[in-house]
Amino acid sequence: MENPEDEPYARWRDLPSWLLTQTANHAHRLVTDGFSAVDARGYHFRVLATLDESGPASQATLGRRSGIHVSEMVATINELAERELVERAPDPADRRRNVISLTAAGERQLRRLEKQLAERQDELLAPLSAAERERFAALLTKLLEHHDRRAGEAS
Amino acid sequence: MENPEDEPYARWRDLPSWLLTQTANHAHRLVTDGFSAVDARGYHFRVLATLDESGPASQATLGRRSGIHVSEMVATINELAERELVERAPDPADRRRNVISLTAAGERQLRRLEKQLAERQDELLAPLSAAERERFAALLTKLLEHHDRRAGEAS
DNA sequence: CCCATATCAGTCCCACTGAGATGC
DNA sequence: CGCATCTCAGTGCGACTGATATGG
Repeated sequence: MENPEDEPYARWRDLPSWLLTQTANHAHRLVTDGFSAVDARGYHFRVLATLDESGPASQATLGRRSGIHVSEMVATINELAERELVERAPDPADRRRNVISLTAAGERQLRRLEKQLAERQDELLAPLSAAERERFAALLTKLLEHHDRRAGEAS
Repeated sequence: MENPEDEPYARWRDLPSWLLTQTANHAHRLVTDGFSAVDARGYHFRVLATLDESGPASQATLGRRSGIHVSEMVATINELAERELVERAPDPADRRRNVISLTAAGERQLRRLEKQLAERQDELLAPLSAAERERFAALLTKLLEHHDRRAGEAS
């Protein structure tokens, strides 16, 4: 070893963007692990939840509602259909479209995913008090709304 | 359009993990854009800053100090060497090693990256007051330390 | 004709795994 | 011998770009 103290304090560890992205990595890992414990990933949850919330829809509409890029929807629906969690049927009224709908197994899977999600939120926020959690969510919401608005205007 | 109101309020948009990862995505995009404006990426900054801070080192040591996986270092150093921002020289004392050191051009590039970084932090935190920024950083630090510690123990 | 839909083939960043060659 | 170092190939997630075929 050239230097006894590897991994000292690097300058960038105080940057808000670093704190934010690193903490988000932990959060992402927690949630991803929770999902994969029931053989799923983030996009699965978002599609299933959207179907449960707004009912059957075409892949394009589903993409808009869930914020998933259309070209990602293809693979996601493939994976869900393969597991028989959704059904893909041609739309007789518009032959370009597939109508995607939730199956009973899909609803059960959604419950499992929601349970995982709830548990992982708690794990994520473990070191914070209830008041701190609220402040944290409020600050993030403020930032997110600001940047979502900016990104929306640009497009 | 099957439904006039696409993109309504999805359930998951209030989850701390969602707020956190989405906000982090914005932060990441801001910083990445800043870096790519000077033909760089995140790993470039981390390596250059580490070299500036702790001096020349082998790729393995550099990896430990900057938190970059050893196998990532190869490509990163290739890119930096190609731009003549670092120099890669065999270590006469240990022929397994390459000693990486910062060039004058590398130092100049580091200044540019730091400038970008500072600007982007400001853009990221724009909607927050100075007091809010401090609370935000404190909350993130608390969470990050908690989860870093947990991850460290596991390994 | 223009536009929407679905599909397929790629790219990029970051993080990581595994295997091999070389040298200590 | 076991271990460290460097390299290369490949995986995975999420986000995205571009091209193509088909239908409204």
